[in-house]
Amino acid sequence: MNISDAASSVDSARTRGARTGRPYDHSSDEQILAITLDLLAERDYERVTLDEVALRTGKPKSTLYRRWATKEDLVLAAIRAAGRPPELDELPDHGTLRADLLAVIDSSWLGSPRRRLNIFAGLTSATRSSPALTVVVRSEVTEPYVEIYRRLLYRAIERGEVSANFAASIPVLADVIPAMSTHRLSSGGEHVQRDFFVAVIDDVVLAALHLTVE
Amino acid sequence: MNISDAASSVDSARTRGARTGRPYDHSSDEQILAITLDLLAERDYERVTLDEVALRTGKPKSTLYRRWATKEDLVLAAIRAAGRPPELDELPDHGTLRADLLAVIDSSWLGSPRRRLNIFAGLTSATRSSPALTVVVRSEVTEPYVEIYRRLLYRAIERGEVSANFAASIPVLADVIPAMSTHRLSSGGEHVQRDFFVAVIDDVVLAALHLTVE
DNA sequence: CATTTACGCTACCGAGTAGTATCGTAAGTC
DNA sequence: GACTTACGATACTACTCGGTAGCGTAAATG
Repeated sequence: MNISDAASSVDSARTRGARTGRPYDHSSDEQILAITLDLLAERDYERVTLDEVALRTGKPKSTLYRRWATKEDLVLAAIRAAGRPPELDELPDHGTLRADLLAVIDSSWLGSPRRRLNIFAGLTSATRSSPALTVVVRSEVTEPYVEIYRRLLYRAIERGEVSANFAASIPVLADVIPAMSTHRLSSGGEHVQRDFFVAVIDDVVLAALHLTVE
Repeated sequence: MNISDAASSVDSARTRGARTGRPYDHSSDEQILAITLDLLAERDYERVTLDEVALRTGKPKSTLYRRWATKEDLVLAAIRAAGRPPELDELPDHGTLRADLLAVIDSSWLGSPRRRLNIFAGLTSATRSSPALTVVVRSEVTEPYVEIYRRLLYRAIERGEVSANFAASIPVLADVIPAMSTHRLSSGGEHVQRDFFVAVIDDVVLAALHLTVE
């Protein structure tokens, strides 16, 4: 199986266009994928077991394997079902970079800031296990998310809030918030609170752009 | 076994003060610990197997278990044997914060910058596996390392290079370099080169302190 | 009601890996 | 040389976990 269809379901009569027989139960798919994502928010990819998914969903493993060929497929599907991060178009211009950044942090993509962070942590651990997953996570989760920050930073330059002299630093600065928060989570174990994000924004990102918060 | 003696060797006649019999072969200890650390630089804690350590050292597993009661103990001992990060006293004052920071990055603690980074990555993954390891890694590896950055930053304020207005940001800024580099490594997969560290220092840390590199 | 397809259940397989047991042997001490 | 202790080699146990097999049943169609 190649990467492009890695999240597709197992071949079955349903995908072959049959019309009779017991119908495929799509509603339980959502539940399974949601619980898979829950688990991924709790632990590493490697510690997410199908036995546990089966237990929590109340579905037997055989049902899971009828829909997704491998654990990798299931997790991939769960990620995709969670939706992509918001696009720039959907991000209102709050007038200040600080407000823009906070809006991204406070967004409910992947549930909540904390859940999002936990999922990120669970996924980055998969980097060393599954090459296919690594690629997909990068292209569909990490990269689009960092892209938001990058574009918000450029937008701040465009509207004259930030000096264009800093344009070259933006690719690095766009990584600061994700890097600092995952690092805090994984090396600290402490809960990452909102004031931590605020400190990173004010004392690192905005300070590096020579913006001072009043 | 509690945490404080978690890295001690297995109880044996040697530790009971016996005087006869074949002597304990300390020299092979070093080799085993070094190879364990090598493995930890290559993969997660969980993927470091004692079978692999046995294979690479040429020692049977039984020998390993005669010296360290568990895998956790072995890894702990390997970390401790690697030595602690340099103390501030040992860090010469290069006159500029930039030079000081680069000196830390270029230091050979844990072998080389790249190896150090890989070991960090291998260890942080253990955070979710072993609570005891988490505590030790934090207190003996992560925290002393970040402490270096913290003190270099304060030193820059003391000698007047950096405005004292930034004192409050230093705890956050001290995390920037470790956070950015481990994030780069784990989420990217690309090799982290020296110019990346330079970019982080110049465009993030020094910029946030309103220092510009000539 | 016959047919078709998916589901629920349970038992199982196979690989990987932490940790154990045993037994003969090497390297010391008295 | 007797005794003591560690080492080398190998086999084994116990457990986890991804994935499979088989069988009876539920839910749809015609």
